[in-house]
Amino acid sequence: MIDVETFARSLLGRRLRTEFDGEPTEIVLTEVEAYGGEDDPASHAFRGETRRNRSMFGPEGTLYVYRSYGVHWCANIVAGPAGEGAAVLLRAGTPTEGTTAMARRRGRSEHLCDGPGKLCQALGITGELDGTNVDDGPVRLLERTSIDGTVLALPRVGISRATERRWRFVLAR
DNA sequence: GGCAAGATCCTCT
DNA sequence: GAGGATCTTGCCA
Repeated sequence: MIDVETFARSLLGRRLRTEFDGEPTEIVLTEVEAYGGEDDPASHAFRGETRRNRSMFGPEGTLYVYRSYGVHWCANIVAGPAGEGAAVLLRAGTPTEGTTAMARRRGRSEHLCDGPGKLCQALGITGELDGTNVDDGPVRLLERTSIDGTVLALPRVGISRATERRWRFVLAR
């Protein structure tokens, strides 16, 4: 296995594709955030497996979708192995296909996927997709495009514990 | 059974 | 720049 940090870095530059109602949408991941298992106080998996985060303990490639602040959806990809509880939060991406459908879902043409909640809304990801696999499910993680940028390691955002771990990775160019 | 907090986003001032 | 929306989870009584 590889550690969460390495897995998170490897996701940068890869394409994420969904297709609902015959409308394909695709983005290139530019920002992700790594979360460990029960040894990471900031992770949902910290207190062990519950009904809400059960997908987080699935095998590598499992999609973990949860509701944030009762309003938004946030998507993670499990870093594996099963039972570890380590996953990578998808924070932002660059739209490459289906921007029309994204703009309609978002209700605006700007800022389509520059945040976790927006990314999910633009791609049509909801809680119904929780537990599906990114290799053969409705949400596909495809091979990387050429990376022509620099990967920056920054402190994580929006959390109050273990903020010293620089596990947020941004693709800068 | 009740309450407080949360890996966010949008609108208004 | 600040505050509200809105609901699920986890902890405590």
